[in-house]
Amino acid sequence: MAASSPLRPRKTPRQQRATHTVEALLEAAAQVLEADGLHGYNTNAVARRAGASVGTLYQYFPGKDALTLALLLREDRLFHDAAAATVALPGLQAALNAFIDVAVRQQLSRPNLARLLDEQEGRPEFRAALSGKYRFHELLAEILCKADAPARFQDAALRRLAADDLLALMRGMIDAAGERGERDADHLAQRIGAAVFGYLAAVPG
Amino acid sequence: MAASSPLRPRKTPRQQRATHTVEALLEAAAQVLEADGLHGYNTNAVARRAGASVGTLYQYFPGKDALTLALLLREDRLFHDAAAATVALPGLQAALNAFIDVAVRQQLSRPNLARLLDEQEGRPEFRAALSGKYRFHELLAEILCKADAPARFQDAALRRLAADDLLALMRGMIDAAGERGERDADHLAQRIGAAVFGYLAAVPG
Amino acid sequence: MAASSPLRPRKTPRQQRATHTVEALLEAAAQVLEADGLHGYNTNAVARRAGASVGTLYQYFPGKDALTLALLLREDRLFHDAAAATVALPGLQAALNAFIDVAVRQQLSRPNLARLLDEQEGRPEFRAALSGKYRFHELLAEILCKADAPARFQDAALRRLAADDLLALMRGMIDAAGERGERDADHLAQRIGAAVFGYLAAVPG
Amino acid sequence: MAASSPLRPRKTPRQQRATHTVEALLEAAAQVLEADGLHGYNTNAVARRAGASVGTLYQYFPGKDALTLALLLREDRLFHDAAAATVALPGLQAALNAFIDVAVRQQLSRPNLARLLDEQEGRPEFRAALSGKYRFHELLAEILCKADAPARFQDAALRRLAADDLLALMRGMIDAAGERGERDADHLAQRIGAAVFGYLAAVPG
DNA sequence: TATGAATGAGTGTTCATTCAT
DNA sequence: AATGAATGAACACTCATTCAT
Repeated sequence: MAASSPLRPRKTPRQQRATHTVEALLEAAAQVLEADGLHGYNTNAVARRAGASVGTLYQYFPGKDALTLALLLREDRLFHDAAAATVALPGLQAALNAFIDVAVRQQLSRPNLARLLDEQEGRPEFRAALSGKYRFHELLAEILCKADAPARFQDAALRRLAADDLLALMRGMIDAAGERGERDADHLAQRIGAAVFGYLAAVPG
Repeated sequence: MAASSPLRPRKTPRQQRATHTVEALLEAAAQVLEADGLHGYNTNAVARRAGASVGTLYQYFPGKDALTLALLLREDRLFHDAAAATVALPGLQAALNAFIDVAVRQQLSRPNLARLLDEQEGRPEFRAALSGKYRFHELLAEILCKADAPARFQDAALRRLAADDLLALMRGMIDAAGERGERDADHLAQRIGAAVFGYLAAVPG
Repeated sequence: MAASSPLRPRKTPRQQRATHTVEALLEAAAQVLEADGLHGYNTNAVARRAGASVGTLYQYFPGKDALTLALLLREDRLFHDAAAATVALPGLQAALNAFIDVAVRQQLSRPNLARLLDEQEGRPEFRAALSGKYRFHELLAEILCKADAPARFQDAALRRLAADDLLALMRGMIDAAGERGERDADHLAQRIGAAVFGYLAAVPG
Repeated sequence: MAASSPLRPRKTPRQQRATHTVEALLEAAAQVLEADGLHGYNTNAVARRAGASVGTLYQYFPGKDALTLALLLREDRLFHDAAAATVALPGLQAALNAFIDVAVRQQLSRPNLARLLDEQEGRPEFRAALSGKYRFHELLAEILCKADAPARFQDAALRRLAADDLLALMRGMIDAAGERGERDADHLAQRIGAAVFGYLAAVPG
C-alpha cells in the first residue's frame, strides 16, 4: 500500500516503534508551526523536536510537503470527527451551535497552527489531495437540511454555497480572534453564532 | 531624520524617475504574488518583472520585508481611501453595504494577492509597523456609531470588538470566494451583508 | 584467518541458505545495474530486489564496495572460465576467434552491466583486489604464444602490451555496440576480429 | 537566448568578469575530475577550486548535470576542431594517422578526465543533448570516403558502422593506456593505427 | 546612480551504514 | 540470523543580500 506520489506517506509503519515515530514527527511539526511559525518550520527542526533524525522523517514522508499534508489531514480529521457528532443533534440551532463550538475550541487550542494550516490548505499542491477528504461542507450542508432549517436550503446548490460561506466566515473570525489572543471560546462562539444565524435568516435565495 | 529601520523604505524618492521605479517595483511585487504566489515571490523575480535590477530594488527598500510591507501599505491605503468615503453615507445600512461593496471589489480584483497579503499582515514583524496605519476597524467603528445603529454599540469596547469580528468575517468570506474563483461581486456582497447585519442584530452586548 | 578488509566478503557462507542469499544479492545487484544504472544502484534497492533486508546484505558484505567487487569478480570469473577454454583450441586464429566470441556474448548479454562494471574496474579502490585475479591478459598472452603466432610475440613485454591493447579494443567496441543496441553477436565478433588480426599483423615490434 | 532546460546554461555571461568565471568553473570541474574522480566531483568542490562560490556556479548552470554537459561539450569541441583539420589531409592514411594522433594526444593529456567524460557521455540524460553535436563519426566517415579508401566504404551504412567501430576501438585503447599510465603518445598511436588499418582492410562488407 | 555578478548561510533530500528487536 | 527502523554526514540547490564596476 505504500505509494510513490510526492505527497503520499512513504510507507505504512509496521512496527510499534515506527508508529510512535510517525506520531512524534507529526506532533513535532505541529509544535514547531505553533511556536515558530512558517519561518522555523523546516525538516531538520521538526526531526530534532521529535527526537529523531532527518533521515527518519524521510523514511515516512517523501518530502516536506507530504509531512505538512499529513499534519493537515490529522488536524482535519480531529475536527471532522468532532464535528460529525454534532450533525445528529436535534434541531438546526442545537446542531449549528455545537458545530461552531467544536470549531472554535479546535482552532483556539493552537491558534497559530490552525491559521497556518488554513493558509496551507489554499496551496495548489494540496488542493487535489484534500478535495476528497473530510468535507466539512457536507457536514454543514447536512445540518442545513434539517426539518427546521429555512426551506430554501432544500436547494442543493444554495446549501452548498451557504456551507462554504459559513465555514469561511467561521474560519476568518476564529483565526482573527486567535491572532488577537482571545481565549474565551464561549464568547467567541456566541458572536460567530450571531453572524451564522443572521446569514441563514437573511441570505438571498 | 530619514530612518534606517529594516522595514522603512530606504529613501523617500524625490525625483520623478525614482518614484516611477518604486511604483514599478511595488506593482511587480503585486503581480508576482498574484501570479506565482509566495513560492515565486523573490527579490530577483520582482526586480526582473519591474524591469529593474536587484541592486535598484535594494536602493529603495532595505530588504524583502520592507518591500512586502510597502505593498501591504499600498493596498491598505487603496482600500482605506475607498472605504473612508463610505463612512459619510447616511444611515448605517447604506454605509455598511457600501463598505462591504468596496471590500469585495478590492479583494476580488486580485484574489490571490489579497489573500497572501492578509496572511502577511499577521506576521509579527509587521504588526508594529501596521498597527498605527489605516485602521479599518476605526472606519467600521465609526459606521457603527451612526444614529440608527443599535444602541449598545455606543460602548467603545463592544464597537471595537464588532469591527474586528466583521472585518475578519468579510475577509474570510471574500478570500474563500476568491479561492473558489467566484467573480460575481454583487452576489457575494449580498451574502456578506446577510452575515454582517445578522451579527449586528444578534451579537450579545 | 577470515579477514576484515572493507572489500573482502564478511564471512564465507557455509550453510546452503546463506550461499543462496549471497547469490540472490549478487544477482539483484546485477539486475539493478543493468536496469537502473549507477543512479539506481544503492544498497537498499539491491536488498529489496533480492528479497532480503539491508541488514542481511551487511551480514555478508562489509560495505557497498565489497558487494560491487564481488559482482565484478563473479562476472570476471564467468568470463574467465569461458575464455580459458578457448586457449586450448588449436591455432591462433581459432583460439582468438573463440575468445572474441566469448567476450562478445558475455558483454552483449547484459550490455549496461558490462559497461558499468568495466568502469568500476578502473576505480583505485578495486585495483589491488583485482590485480591478482582472473588475468584475461594472461589468457590472451598465452594465445599469442601459439606456434603460428607472429614470432615477435615471443617477447613477453610485447605480448603483454598486445594483450592489454586487444582487451581494451574489444571492450571499447563491445561496449559501444551494446550502447547502440546492437544484438547481432556474430557480426560484431567478425568486425572485432578484423581489428584484432589487423593489429597483430601490423603492430610494431 | 538564456534557456530553462535543466541542461542548458542558465545565462550567457555579458560582462567580461562573468566570462572569466564560467571559464574558471569549467576548468575547475575538469581539474576536480582529473584529480579526484567522480568521488570528489561535487558542486561545492568545483566552485571552491574555481575561486568562486556555489551560488555563482548556479548562476550559470542550472544544475550539476548542466555543468558536466558543458564540460563535455567543451572537451568535445576541442577534439572536434583539431580532428576536423585532419580530414582535409590528402590520402586516407595520412588523414587517419593524423586523426588518431589528435585523439591520442587529447585523451592522454588528462587521461582520467577523458575516461570519466567518456563514461558520462553514455548517460541517458545526455544522449539527446549530445546527439546533434560534434559528430566525430561524420569526420571519420568523411575520411573513409577518400579516393584511396576501400571501395566498399562508398556504402553509407557500412561507413557509419565503421566510423562507430573505429571511434570505440580508439577510445577503448586510449582510455586503457591512460589508466595504465602510458605517456608515449606516438607509440600508442602506432598501435592504434595497426588496429584501425587492419580493421579497414579486413572488415566484412 | 544603476547594474548584475558574486556571496554563502540555510534548507531539502539521499543513502551508506548501524543496531535494537 | 534476519529484520527494518534509525542515523547523520554529505551534497544539490536557493535566494536574500552585498558590492565592484
